[in-house]
Amino acid sequence: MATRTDAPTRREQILKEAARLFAERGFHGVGVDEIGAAVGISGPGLYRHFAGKDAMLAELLVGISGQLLKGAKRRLAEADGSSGPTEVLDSLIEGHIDFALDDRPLITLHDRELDRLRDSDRKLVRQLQRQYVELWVEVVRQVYPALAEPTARSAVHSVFGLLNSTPHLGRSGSLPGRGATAALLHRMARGAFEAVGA
Amino acid sequence: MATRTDAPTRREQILKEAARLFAERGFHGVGVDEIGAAVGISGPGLYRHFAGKDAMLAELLVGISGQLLKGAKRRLAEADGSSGPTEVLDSLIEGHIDFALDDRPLITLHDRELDRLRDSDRKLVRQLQRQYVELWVEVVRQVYPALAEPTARSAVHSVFGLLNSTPHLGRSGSLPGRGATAALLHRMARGAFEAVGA
DNA sequence: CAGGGAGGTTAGCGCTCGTTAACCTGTGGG
DNA sequence: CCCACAGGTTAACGAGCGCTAACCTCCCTG
Repeated sequence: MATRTDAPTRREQILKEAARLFAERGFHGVGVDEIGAAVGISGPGLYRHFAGKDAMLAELLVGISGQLLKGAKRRLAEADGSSGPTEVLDSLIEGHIDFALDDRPLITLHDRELDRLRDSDRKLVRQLQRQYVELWVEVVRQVYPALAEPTARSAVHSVFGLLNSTPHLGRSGSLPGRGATAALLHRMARGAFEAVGA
Repeated sequence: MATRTDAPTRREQILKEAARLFAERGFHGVGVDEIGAAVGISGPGLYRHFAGKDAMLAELLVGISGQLLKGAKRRLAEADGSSGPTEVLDSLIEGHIDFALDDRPLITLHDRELDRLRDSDRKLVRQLQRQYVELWVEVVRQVYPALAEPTARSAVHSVFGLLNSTPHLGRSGSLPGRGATAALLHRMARGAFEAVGA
């Protein structure tokens, strides 16, 4: 697994807190002083680690998109040959759910603050997102060959909406436990695809 | 139907444009001068119609929540007795889809800028939202009696995520037409519920 | 032991933005 | 005819915020 046990670097602390604050109150609703305070330093000290507030957002969004895509590609490669498209789709769903449950702030940012990026960064993020979507679309059409491509794409976007609803599912208190929530989302996603593909 | 054929009042113009701009660039990302320009007047002229920028957002969010709840109650009352719970659920889904397709900017605002409201307004909106959710939960549990209440509530929130994904479905260009999109969303929503309720 | 860079600090500049003040203009009723 | 008011205008103020400047202090290395 190569999980990292190192202490998180200052940069990572900052990114994590910035993600949380941006998700809670929006990019423009958070000041640099607040981000600094969240990691124990104050205001302009952040500029030793980032070129500016925009750079933090950019790194967050590019990171999310890249991580999602990378994970999906890995799952696709792992399952290649050894299992059918249905298992691959299940694996994609599982990966997306893990992400939605573990990194709720990032999921929130993902489709909320994209317009605040510089043109080049926004294009990069959009490209990564599109690749991710197209990868899903291919797998979905293997499982449900009757689906036309535009329909499959719309269905994929809608299922993302479903899976990304985790920030609205109670403030992580009233949930029936992480495993149960993951299973619920998984069944609903499969059911949604099934309803349009069969 | 009592559809209104009057010309929209200035207040309504402002609210509509403000909703669009807030949805596009966020509450803090839009200046009052921009909102004014969008309706042909400039900057501070808005203060003849609203107490402030916050008041516009408040009126928008309270309006959305109230309208959604009102529509749902009406549909519930109309179908009472004359049809089974399945038809009521279909009617609720249909109403929510109409709203998501016709007022995309408002749907976007609905779960994005709630924290910017004054405490009293935010509590009001939250209360309206909760009533709306509980109304759905009751109907869902009538259709699928096997569902425990917390599970049903999570499922409802997730379906809202699915239905509210319309802003991500192409910029209203590549869709296969409004009717087809509505039908797609409807089938997926029903499939998602079916997958956890049966 | 010198010194230099990494990583902080506080002070403050400059710009943006919400809001207010003061003023103007058409229009409809007494 | 007048005048009050609805609905605009521009000027300007004040607060907040991103960012820079200038400085300080460890710690690590030659």
